[in-house]
Amino acid sequence: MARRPKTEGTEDRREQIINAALRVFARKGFARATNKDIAREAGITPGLIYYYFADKEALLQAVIEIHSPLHLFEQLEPAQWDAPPPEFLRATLLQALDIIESEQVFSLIRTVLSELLHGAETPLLPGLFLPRVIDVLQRYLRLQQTKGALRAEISAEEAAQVLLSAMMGLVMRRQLLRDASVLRYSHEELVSLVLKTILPGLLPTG
Amino acid sequence: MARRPKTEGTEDRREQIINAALRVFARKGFARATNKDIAREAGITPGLIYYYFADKEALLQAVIEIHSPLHLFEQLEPAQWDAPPPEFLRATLLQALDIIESEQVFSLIRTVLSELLHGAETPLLPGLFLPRVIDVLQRYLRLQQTKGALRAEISAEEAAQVLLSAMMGLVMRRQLLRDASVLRYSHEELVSLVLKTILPGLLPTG
DNA sequence: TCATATTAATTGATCAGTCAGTTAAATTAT
DNA sequence: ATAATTTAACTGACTGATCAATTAATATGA
Repeated sequence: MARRPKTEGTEDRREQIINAALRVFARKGFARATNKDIAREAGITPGLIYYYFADKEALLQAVIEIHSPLHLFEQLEPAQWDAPPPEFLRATLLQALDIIESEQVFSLIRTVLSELLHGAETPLLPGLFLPRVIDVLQRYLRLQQTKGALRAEISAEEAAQVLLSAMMGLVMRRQLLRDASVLRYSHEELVSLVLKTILPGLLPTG
Repeated sequence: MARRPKTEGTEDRREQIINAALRVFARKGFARATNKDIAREAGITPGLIYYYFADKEALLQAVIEIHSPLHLFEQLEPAQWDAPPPEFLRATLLQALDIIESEQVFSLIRTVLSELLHGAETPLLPGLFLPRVIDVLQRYLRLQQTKGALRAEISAEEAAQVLLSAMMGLVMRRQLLRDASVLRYSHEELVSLVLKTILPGLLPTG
């Protein structure tokens, strides 16, 4: 086989390799994924990888770049800033949860996480979008405090930190530990769980 | 050099290798840690590892077995079951946090986590002690509900899940993502943060 | 002396990365 | 149109490095 036709609609080789690499990386981790694995998954031969990428590291960078979920979090800016806390928080947390636990995003997290664990100074992918979510939550909480819809005594920053950490803890227990006691919930139920426990402390007493 | 004297107080070779392996595994991950690394760290030659362990996998198992923090969590059974919620929860969560973030325990978690991420069916180490903590929290919450010290409407199980998930999320953000906005807190402050946000929702309205 | 502990040298497997050579598509010349 | 030429895409065998694991030789303490 040689040069393939420039058929439209077909993904190009580069993308094809990147997508195959994403799957293999997610399955076996970057260190354990061999070029042979990736080539087999992509339906090509190992040598071709080096036609499109300088080395394995560059392939990883390309995978991260292409599949970065950052743009997904750009959409997080919620429409209803003036919705009451229960509605707003339910919608926002659910949206964030759907994004993070999507196949696309979590495959990537799996890959980066092993690197992250051991001294790699890969741009801390999750470190990029967590602040984004924190920021949205925090701004909303502050806004609602001025409106009197949330208790003034609590710190908006701290409440946002705890809300997000709780969600993140749940995701980790599901995706990393496969904790059955948490896997049994749907996304909606998870958000309810968190809000049922945390919201009452945030709302004005009444 | 050959056989070393049986001096008391000195750790024996087996332990010495296990401890060196723990450090190297934590630093580089199991897959990337070479026997040469481990041997250098232990001050021996690579071949000797195979005098004490069948293979690298067996060494990992030994590391896990020896450094398993399970016994630490056995001590978690708290003394003051009748302490009021703020005190009890503060003390218990702080204790759990101290254990998990100890050098010894988290090195091990780092090591197992990379394996866990990619299809290894290593006995899910963290899956062993999380239920333990959940259980303690849940039993306490229920007890205090019967005493009227906690709201009856909330679910003890769900509250325990959220409390633990919040703590776990914070630990992950600190240890995996090195999130500065969370690293700046001391253990005491982290527990305060969580309780300040979550407790008010659990206590009877007053 | 003799079982035990340790080393140094070695083996075979595997892997990332290279490269000379092949093929089909694209381009140009006729 | 179509043959000739060029070029981009691709292959697969190879290389050197590295690694886990083995083993023969050897040193040491009992």
